Formats: sequence, structure tokens, C-alpha cells
Amino acid sequence: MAEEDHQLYFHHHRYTGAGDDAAPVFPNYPSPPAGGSLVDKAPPPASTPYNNMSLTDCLHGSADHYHSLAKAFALDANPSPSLSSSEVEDHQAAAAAAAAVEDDGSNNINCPDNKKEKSTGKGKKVQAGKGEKKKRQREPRFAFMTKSEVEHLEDGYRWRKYGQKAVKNSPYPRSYYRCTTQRCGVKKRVERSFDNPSVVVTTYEGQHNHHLPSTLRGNVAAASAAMFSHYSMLAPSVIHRPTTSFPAEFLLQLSSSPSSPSPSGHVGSLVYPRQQESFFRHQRNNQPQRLQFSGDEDYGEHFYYVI
DNA sequence: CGCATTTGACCCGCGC
DNA sequence: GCGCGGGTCAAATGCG
Repeated sequence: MAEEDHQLYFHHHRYTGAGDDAAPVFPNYPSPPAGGSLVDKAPPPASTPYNNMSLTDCLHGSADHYHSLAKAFALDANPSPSLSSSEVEDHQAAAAAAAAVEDDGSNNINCPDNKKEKSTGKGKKVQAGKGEKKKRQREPRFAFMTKSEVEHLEDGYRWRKYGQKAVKNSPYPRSYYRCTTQRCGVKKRVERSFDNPSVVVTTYEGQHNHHLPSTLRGNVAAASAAMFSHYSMLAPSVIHRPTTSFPAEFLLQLSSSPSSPSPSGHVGSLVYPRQQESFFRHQRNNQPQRLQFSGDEDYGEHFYYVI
């Protein structure tokens, strides 16, 4: 983990149940400044082309979106310093949730399985091609922290669970899912945060090379549009930028409909971005959240509210 | 019956 | 080299 550059997003998914209004709430958000909308106070950076990107889009195989996302994340060959060990210890949940974003230069984004070929026979598995041993290379990963009572969040794609492991120092297991679409090697891991059991950490790895399943696409697409029109108005307003702007700020949202909740019951969600620089979060009793970056540049302090 | 989930075994990388 | 932990496989099982 130490060599990995962490890419972590936090979004607060408010589980509300049927009939509940899916509008985001701001528990201890101070009264909005009088006069002018919140949006006016903190307009999203107009120059950022990533604001209108849904998570579904991000996960989708669209090369444009993927590269845009990669660009936004500065997925290049110059990884930033990782969290120091003390930071990791202080922020165990974030560290546990941290997703590696590595540019391994292998260009194997769509490779369904770059794992070494295994024997298909029963019993003991035999290691293949001794001399061809290659270091296993990972695809870029993105993690999202989601406040939710359900662990497997609907994101528009179909997943098949292929494993579950106990997580060290955590009573909560980690589940492994793979996209069921043929030749799509996207995987995701889902685990519940030990520090904050109400938070589900979802880590996506890889890039979908297909469209959303048609059975889901309609609802999801419509929901995405509806949700985004809502969040895009509100979300920037709760990000207080006292010093500088986010270089690569954009908003993501998970795709689920407030009017037609997914079978799993969750309603909607918002993803807060960060850029490549390593960072960690402080979360204290619904107080404004502070983002601290530890990159080369000083991006100041960023606060946000949990919705 | 087909598909998804469960679960124990296995593989692999890494740190000591 | 060894042990540990993360990740994956695949047979067994469950479910609609």
C-alpha cells in the first residue's frame, strides 16, 4: 500500500427508505449566507469539464470519459507522495479505503484477467509458465466511501460476487465482485469501514468496455440526470474554498433514482472529488470536513459537509 | 435449469 | 525461507 498513490473519494449516501425525499440534507450546515444562493457563493469552476460526469459515465467504457477522468485525477507517471505512516494510522478508515491509482504503463486496461493462467484441473493448482513470471500489474482503481446501510450499491452494472474475505482488524468482510459482462474485466471490492461502520467503501478497478445493461440503463440514466441537476446546484455550495480552488474539481454521483429506488433500497449519493495529491480526511461529529493535501502544491484547506 | 452466492483452498507478493 | 494477508478460483449450494 505504501507505494500506492491513494485516490479516495467520500460521498455520503443517505439511506432514506421508500417515500423519503432524496434531497440531500446538511445536518449542521450553518445558515446559508443571507442574500444570494449558495451556488452564487461558491460557484463550481466553469473551466472544469468534469462537473457533469456521472459515476456511471466514469465507470462506463467511454474512452473520452475515462481519459477525462484520468486527466482529472492526473493519472500520469508521476505519482505523488503517499500518506505518511502516521497519517495512515490516524486515519485508518481512509487508508483502508484508499484506492491505488497507478499508471503501470501496461496499457492493459481492458485485459479481462491479467492474472497468471491457472490449471483448470481439480485439486492442487499448478503454476504456469515458470519463466514467464511477470509482476502482476493492477489497473487504476477508484475508491468511494459511501454512507449507506446497504453494502452493494447499485451503480447500473451487473456484478457477480466471486469472493469474500475477512479483513484484518475488522469484523466486516470484504466482498469481491466482477462485472458479469463478457470480456469486461472490471472488478470492485466492497467493504464496510471499521472506524465508521455506517460507511461502505467501494473500490472499482478497471474500465467497463461496454454500455450499461439495457435493463438498467434507462432508469439509471434518467436518475443520473435528475440527481445531477439537484446535486450540481447544491454540492459546490457546501465546499468552502478559503484559499484556492480545486484544480480538478468535479462532481460525481452514483446513479440511482430518488423516485424509483433501487431494489437494494438506497436512494442517491454524491461523490466528492479529490485530485491526485495524497490527502486524508477528518470527520468530526458532522462538523465541516477538512481536506488536507500533501502534494507538492498548496491547495489550501478544503472543507465540506457530509450530506 | 440457469444463474448467483458461498466458502474453503490455493496462489502470489511482500516483509521479516 | 517462511509466514501473513490479499486476491482469486471453483465446487457446492441456494434460489427464482
